[in-house]
Amino acid sequence: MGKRKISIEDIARRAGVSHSTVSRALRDNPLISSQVREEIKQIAREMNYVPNAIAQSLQNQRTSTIGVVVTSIADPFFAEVVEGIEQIAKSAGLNVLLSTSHRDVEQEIAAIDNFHRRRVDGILVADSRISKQQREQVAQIAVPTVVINSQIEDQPEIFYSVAIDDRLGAQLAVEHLINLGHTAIGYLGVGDRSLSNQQRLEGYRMVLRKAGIQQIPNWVAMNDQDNVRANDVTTGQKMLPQLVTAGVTGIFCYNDMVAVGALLACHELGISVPQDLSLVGFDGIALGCYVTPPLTTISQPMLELGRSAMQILLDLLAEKTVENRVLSPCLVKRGSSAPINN
Amino acid sequence: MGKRKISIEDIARRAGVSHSTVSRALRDNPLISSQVREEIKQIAREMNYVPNAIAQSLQNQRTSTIGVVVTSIADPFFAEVVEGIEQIAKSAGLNVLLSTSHRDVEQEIAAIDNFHRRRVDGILVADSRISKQQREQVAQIAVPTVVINSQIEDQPEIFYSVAIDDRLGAQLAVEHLINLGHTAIGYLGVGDRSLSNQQRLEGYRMVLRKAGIQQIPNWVAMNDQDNVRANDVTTGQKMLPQLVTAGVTGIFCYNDMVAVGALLACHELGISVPQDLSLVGFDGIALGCYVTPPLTTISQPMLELGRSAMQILLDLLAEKTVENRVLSPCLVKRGSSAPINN
DNA sequence: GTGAAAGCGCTAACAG
DNA sequence: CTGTTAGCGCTTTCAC
Repeated sequence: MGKRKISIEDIARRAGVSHSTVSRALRDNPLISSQVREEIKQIAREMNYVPNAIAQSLQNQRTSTIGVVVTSIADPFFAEVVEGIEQIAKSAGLNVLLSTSHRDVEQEIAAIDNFHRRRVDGILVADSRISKQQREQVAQIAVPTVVINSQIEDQPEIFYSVAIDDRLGAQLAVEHLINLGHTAIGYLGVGDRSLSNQQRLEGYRMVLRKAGIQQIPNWVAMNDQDNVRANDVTTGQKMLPQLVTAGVTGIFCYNDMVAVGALLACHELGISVPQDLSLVGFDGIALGCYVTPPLTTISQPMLELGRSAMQILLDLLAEKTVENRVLSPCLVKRGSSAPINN
Repeated sequence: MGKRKISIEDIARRAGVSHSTVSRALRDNPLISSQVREEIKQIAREMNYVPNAIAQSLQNQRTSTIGVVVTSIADPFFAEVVEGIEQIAKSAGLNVLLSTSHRDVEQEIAAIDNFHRRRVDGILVADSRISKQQREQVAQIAVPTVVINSQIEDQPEIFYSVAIDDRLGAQLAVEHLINLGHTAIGYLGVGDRSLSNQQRLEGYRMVLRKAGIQQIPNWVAMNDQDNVRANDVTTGQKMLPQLVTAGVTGIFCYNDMVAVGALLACHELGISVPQDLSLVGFDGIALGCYVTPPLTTISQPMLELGRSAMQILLDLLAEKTVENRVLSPCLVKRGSSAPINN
């Protein structure tokens, strides 16, 4: 059980050839006679040779590794996105280096810088919060980078991107509630200044305006003390009462976790969903099917989001021209929304 | 935006020193006068130098990377474990390379072999299914490896490990049901031959035996057609009816997802939980708090499982002596279990 | 077909 | 204190 692994030189010595011949043989270079090629491969096997990918990377200037930054792995949404990324990466022979940002730009930048030092072939970042100026802080001549659901306005100008259409999602949600006869419709958002939150709110406002429904400030609740984002379930739970007090009969929630929190609050307050109140979530995480009643939601193709981003990255690595993608969410009707109860 | 990144040689040329001086300066080697050290660092900054970790790794024989294999990232249990791993790894300056095995030994071995080629400093594998013989297939002189919740009997002999005490968990669950007055207690398991499933079943049997409760074969349901493991929620949903038919008043479920499936089936069949039937899960995933009624469960310290494993790996890397760990689960009483209804 | 030699970018032993 | 010289393990011209 010696410490140092064996190298092609060790094999070369044993086979009585030069190390370059071994290198060629192992990589099926046609210049080598099949005779010696097989012989060398056999010896390599006997010696339990394990090629050193680090040395290969240094020489080839490719690591066959991509870096992925997400806010948290434990978040079911990102877990699903990463699953999609990994599927495509694996089938392309690429490995995934994973980092978390916890919604903090500094940590996000640190992760990316680290990936640069490690010479990853490409980078994927979800929920990126890097602004134009910060873009320069980040090492120039960056490797191909694709952002997923960018959280900064002008980011598509500086990075390739794939994103969900938040306004469309909001529109589907609110129109669904309107179709059910609701007119007192609230928005239950989160406390950070993320783009998703803003755009879902805008979508909500736009639909109400178009439908000629009056907008009441109290119908929008956003736990924005400290401008920091707490646990989403807790947010939903805490903010629900004020919306109920304000008299809404339907609520569009920022995401499924917030909706679940709202649902829990309803259970505690004895509010029946959907009889007394209709709830619509966003994301389409599995969890939504398991609560009572199951959650009507705007479903994002999470796996597809990861897959698409990874595919764009692959195209970029193959030097193809690529286009940013905007994926459409869709309404999934379940038990938490129903016609208004007159 | 040239292609090749700048190296210490470029800096050396510009600073009029040798590349080794640059190397030393950048790494705060005390031999270098603080005068030139600052000067070199300044130049490096101006030139946007990004050290090449690949070259460093080749030289240092350390990659500062660990490989992690899980069955699936989208599984909330492993997502949490990986979160724990990443926390400790990050604070120790290590990066995480992530792979999935999908509960398949071949894929697990492939992932580990790949990690060996990439010369990771250590490996963590969750739910490992590698047997003693296969251990030899895997490249010898392996890097330090720690398994989390091993799924093969004699694995602790070949790998370091941290695991949950499945028998104890089962014991807590079944004793809880007995304390509530239940005597017709079922076990709802999964269809693969994993150790966890077997040990939870054994724990269940042991407690019943000790309590002098008669054991009815029909009280144990395990979706083992094809010996393959389907979606856990579906398993719970499908298998519940037979246990109910068999007359149980309490069920210990393999894990929370199975329990959630059982709960959904109860909703459909009009069985009230916990009035008609008590349900106990296993794992303690967040989801358990959100269903109606919230799930009584045997909670595993998932984050801690990841953290511990990573800590053991760090100790191994520091050449300390380490000991395998067995963590204890604990009972979390919630709404899905109640005294038997006479 | 195969070998010799250079070099990927860095660290470290050895001289001065 | 700093420069010279070897490698780390591999791929890849360029000769033969």
